[in-house]
Order: sequence, then C-alpha cells, then structure tokens
Amino acid sequence: MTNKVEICEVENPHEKVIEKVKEMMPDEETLYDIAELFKVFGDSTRTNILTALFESEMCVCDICELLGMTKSAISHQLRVLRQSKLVKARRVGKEVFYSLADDHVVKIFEMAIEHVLE
Amino acid sequence: MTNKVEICEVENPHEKVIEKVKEMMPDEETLYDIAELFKVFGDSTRTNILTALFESEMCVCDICELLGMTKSAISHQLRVLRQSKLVKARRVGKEVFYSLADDHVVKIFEMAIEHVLE
DNA sequence: CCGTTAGTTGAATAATTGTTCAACTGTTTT
DNA sequence: AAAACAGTTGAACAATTATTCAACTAACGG
Repeated sequence: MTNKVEICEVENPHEKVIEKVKEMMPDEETLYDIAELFKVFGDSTRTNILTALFESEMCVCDICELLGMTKSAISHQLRVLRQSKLVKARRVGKEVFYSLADDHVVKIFEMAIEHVLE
Repeated sequence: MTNKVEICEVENPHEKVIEKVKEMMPDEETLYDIAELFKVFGDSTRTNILTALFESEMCVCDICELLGMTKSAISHQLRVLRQSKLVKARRVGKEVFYSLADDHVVKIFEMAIEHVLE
C-alpha cells in the first residue's frame, strides 16, 4: 500500500528534527507576543524615544525638540509605547512626563547595540 | 533685548535635560541600525524561523513543514535574515541548510521572552 | 473669562511590506 | 536527456502603518 510513505515517516531524519524543534519552541502565543514587542521596537522614532528615556524622564515637548519632530507625531508613538506597557506617564500641570515602565527594555537594547556594533 | 530667551536658555531645566540626554544617546547611525534589526525581528514568520534555528539547523523544506507555509514565503523571509547577517546557508546536494550566524540573537530573544512572560 | 501652552486624537495620505503566483536555476535520479 | 525535487526570484496585490493636518481637551496666567 503506502509503504514508501510509512518508511519515510519512521526513518526520515528530517521528520525527527522537525519533531524535536517543535517540542523545544516556545508556544505560539509567546512567539506572537515576541514579534509584537519587536515590531514596537522596529521604528526609528520609537527607538529614539526609548533610548532617550534611558537617561531621564522627559515631557512630550522635550522629546519633540530632541528629535526635531511634531508634538502630534511623538504623541502618536508614545501612545503605542504606552499601550505596549513600555512607558508610563505622569501629569505635572500642563506637562506630561514620560519614563520607562520596565528595566527589561534596557537590557534588550544593550544586547542589540552590542550586536550592531559587532 | 532678548533677555527672556537668554534667561530661559540658562535657567530652563528642560534645556539641561535635553542637552544631557543628547550626550548620552548612541549616535544616529547606531540608533538606525538598532531599529532595522528590531524591524527584522518584528515579524512572526521570521521570529518563528529564528527560534526554530535555536534548536537545530534546518533545510528550507523542513522549515516550511514546521510552520505550515510555502517554500516561496519562507525563502523570501530567509533572504531578509541572510541580508541582515542573522542566518547563514550551506548547500548539501539539492537542499540548503540554514543556521544561526550569531549568538547575540539568542540572548536578545531570551530577554524578550522573559519580558513577554512578565 | 479669555488667550495661551501642552498634549491627545481621528481621518487621510503615502510608504512600506508579507504573501502569492509563476517562472526560473541547480542538483539528483532514472 | 528528461523528469523530479529543492530552492530562489520578481512582479502584483493586499494589508499595515508612520506622519501630517485639523480639531479637540486640559491646565495655567492675566
């Protein structure tokens, strides 16, 4: 009958590799979340904002001046960073100060900097 | 004359923060490269491929089977990973085996996994 | 209370990008 | 030599997304 296929399924070393890899890989949801996290990091404006916040909390206007961009553009990106729980905001009078919500980000970026500098 | 402006420039704590942050931030090119690296990581297919390769080198067909995607789609993404020097390829007969080109990737992903698992 | 400053938001536009499809290059097998 | 298999590639399409613009809210100062 389908002898050839059966033999392949049992003997084929490729199938074994696939099986092994499948077991070791993080679950689908985790992998999706990782991609989503990196997607947030994968924009120059957002990496600029985040690395700026490594040094000090800043209000929106300061970030605008630092990066030479409009308040609207920065605010939109801060919203993305807020929704991803990467930054937090606190209001002081008319100004809103943003800061990092998490230390992991710093470590991930340190690794990335190490990588791009070879 | 422009007293008000001068006083602001000297006294304004915002200006000082911006100055300090500017000094501490990585140079523009490095920041761009970091964003580019994260952009490559920011796609589910590519994160799936990379985490699969953490465990073992694999040929294109195996990756296709593992992820349930076409050869073309996988090949296109492997090209992106190759161009970013994240994976390397070696030909064995008709098959092309891919493997990680770098250990940094593993460390960056470990940090990311830690982060998404809170 | 009115004007100003700081920041947010929704819609629109423009650019980027992931997958599919079809045609292609190599390599092995018969 | 031809068929079959593994993989690559370019064009096309669809979907996502970053910035701009304009209108808005919130807080402060006179």
